[in-house]
Amino acid sequence: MTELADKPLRADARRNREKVLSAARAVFADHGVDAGMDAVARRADVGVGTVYRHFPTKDALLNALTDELFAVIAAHAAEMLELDDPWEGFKRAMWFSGEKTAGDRAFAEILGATREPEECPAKADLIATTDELMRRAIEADRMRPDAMIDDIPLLMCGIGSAIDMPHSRPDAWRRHLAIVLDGLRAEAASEELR
Amino acid sequence: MTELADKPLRADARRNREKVLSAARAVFADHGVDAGMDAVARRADVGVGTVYRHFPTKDALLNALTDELFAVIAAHAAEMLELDDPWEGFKRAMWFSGEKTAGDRAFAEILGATREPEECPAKADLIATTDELMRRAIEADRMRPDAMIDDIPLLMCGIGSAIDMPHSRPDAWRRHLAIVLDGLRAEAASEELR
Amino acid sequence: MTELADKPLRADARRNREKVLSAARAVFADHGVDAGMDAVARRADVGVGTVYRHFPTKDALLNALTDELFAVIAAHAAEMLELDDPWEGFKRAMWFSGEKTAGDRAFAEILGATREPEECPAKADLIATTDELMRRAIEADRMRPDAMIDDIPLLMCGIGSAIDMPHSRPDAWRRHLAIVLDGLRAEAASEELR
Amino acid sequence: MTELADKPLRADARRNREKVLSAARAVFADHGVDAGMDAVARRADVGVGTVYRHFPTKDALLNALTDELFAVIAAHAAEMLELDDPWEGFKRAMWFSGEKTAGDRAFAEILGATREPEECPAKADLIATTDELMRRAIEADRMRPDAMIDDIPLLMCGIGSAIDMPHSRPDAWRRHLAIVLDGLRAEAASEELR
DNA sequence: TATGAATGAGCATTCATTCAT
DNA sequence: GATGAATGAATGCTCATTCAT
Repeated sequence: MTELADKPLRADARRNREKVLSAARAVFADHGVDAGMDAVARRADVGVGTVYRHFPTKDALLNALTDELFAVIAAHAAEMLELDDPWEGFKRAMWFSGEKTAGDRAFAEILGATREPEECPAKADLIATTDELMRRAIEADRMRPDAMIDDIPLLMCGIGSAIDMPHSRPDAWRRHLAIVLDGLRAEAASEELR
Repeated sequence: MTELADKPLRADARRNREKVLSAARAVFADHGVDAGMDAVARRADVGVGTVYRHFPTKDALLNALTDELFAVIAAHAAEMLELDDPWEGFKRAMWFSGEKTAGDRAFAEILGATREPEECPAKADLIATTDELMRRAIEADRMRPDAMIDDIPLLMCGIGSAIDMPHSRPDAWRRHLAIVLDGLRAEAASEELR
Repeated sequence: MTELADKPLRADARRNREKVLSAARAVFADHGVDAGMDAVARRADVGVGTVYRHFPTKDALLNALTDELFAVIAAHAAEMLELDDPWEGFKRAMWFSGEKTAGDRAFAEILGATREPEECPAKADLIATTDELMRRAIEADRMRPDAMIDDIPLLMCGIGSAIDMPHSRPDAWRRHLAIVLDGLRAEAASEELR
Repeated sequence: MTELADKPLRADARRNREKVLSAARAVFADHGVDAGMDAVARRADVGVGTVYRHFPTKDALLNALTDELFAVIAAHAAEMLELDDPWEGFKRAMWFSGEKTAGDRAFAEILGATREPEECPAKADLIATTDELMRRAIEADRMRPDAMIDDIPLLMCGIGSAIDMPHSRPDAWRRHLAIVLDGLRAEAASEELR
């Protein structure tokens, strides 16, 4: 009950939680969100029950996984906020984000799915940070003024989809990102909405 | 024996085939490819057996659905080949394609999935036509010379993903396409791959 | 109603009935009783409806098929009744029966199934004739006196089963019949029931 | 780690496995191999999932069932190898085998089906043992020299078929076996193959 | 009357989740 | 707490039979 009393137990539990998370990351990254909970448990060398002790539903596990990645990306994006050149900061944030997304099938599949902010706090962070990066870049006349935070998820979805297209080149997502970034430059804006 | 001779029997069947196709389109567009065949049948007001009579497997139904849309898009793209301005032709083809993709969740989900060309003949057509449109636009110095046909599916995936993001604006995909098109212009190329 | 009034129509119908029967014979003989009615119809180059017009259920078709074979065998057995040597007559009836059974998977599968005599009139005939052949052979002291008509179906089942055992020799059923016939001779009886 | 360590968990599972096996035995014995897995589960008072946990496919369940019976028969046959009188040993093995076969419809149906030896190890055993019993009986001039192991399955099939013939006497299979055994004696051989 | 499209119960199998040990 | 066995609704698909044309 006291903080001290259950610390020892938590040490074990925390280790298990990590084992589950990293197994889940591997399994879902490889096989997509349709992979089964049993596969996760097996990979974690743990019973399914243990998986469920830490994450009440598959969705919760997926959320945790996703948010973890969001957290990494958000942290990097926050660092980019320190750069003097806001456009450079935005670009680097995008390249980093792409790198993470492209290697994780489940993350790519989930990216777009709407989840409540309280389930994905890091996602909210990332959105806020990216928004700020964009605002600054626009202010500095480096990004087209009509660019919006909503444009980013679509870009990321394209990047994530590259995983499912085995016939296309491995650098497909890099080409895509380069094109979008060029399209986001201040001087690029010319296409009118239809 | 004549064309007319076997129409009578098929009149009903054809109507049912259409019913199935349009129910499938609705169901899969709404709920994605994981929707069940029973749901399709129910929506078509038809027994499951009927669905299976027209399409031997779920995959075949999905293929038919997809290819149908590919065919529409490919036909439009072929018309765009007639235009004098190759860049304009390419752009219009993309806008049309986006319009079709944005409303169909299943189509968006399937877009990337590799399927044998013989199962999706229209897809092959579309690829060939789009390739030609791009080749001409590049030749006319209107499109960046490093653009490739492989870039298009990623773009389309982003557009399709807009369906799964109910909180974002309805014109999200339009903004995305505009950005990508601007990024594809001849004068836009400046981002280097990392 | 009169014989003459519906003969013309029956000519067509009878031809169709024959087509169905022979298709069914081929299909069931090849693939066993689990073959589908559609397969029969396709082989007969006829719609399923036509099959059902002539035979109200799959079971009825199977009955007809079986009974037809029973009729052939029964006719032959009846001829054997003419022979002077009753044991020889019985033996020949069995060899003939084996020959027919061994080539027809469905017949073999069905042989044992109890069917109402009115559904299989020829079976009743065959039983009666075989019974008589056995009675005479016993009376002539050529067959063991405790032999019964009930022993025959079990023998036939063994013969029919040879079809499903691809690894065994093609003459397996012949060896089996020879053994049983030797076991049925008057002088063979020595094994007591347990 | 030790044998005892994992017994506790398995106590329940093993009981369930037995429940499933015996339910399956009952259901398949009664209704043949076409009985459904749901029926097995219902009879075992267990969810279908449990049946599948223990046996990955219906085929595996059938194999287990069959092989279990083969094992019992094979064990008995091995004992018969100890007898001084090889013919008596063979006979007893057959009577035992008949007793087991006659009560199990599924076993009878499956008997002939070719299965990979690794799926049915006991079947291979039984074949080897029976072969040896026959070899010895022939060597001792008690069995006809042309008898082969391949003759046995046909005999067993006949015995198994007795289940499907409710109108015939309950001792039908016993009569059949007696006849075949008499036909297998050394002094019986006289029928020539046709 | 012949046709073959339509029907829908039924089957083997999977998998997120619960719970006895 | 951890385990993994148990659960059962759901899924894709088949096939005997019916019925509109």
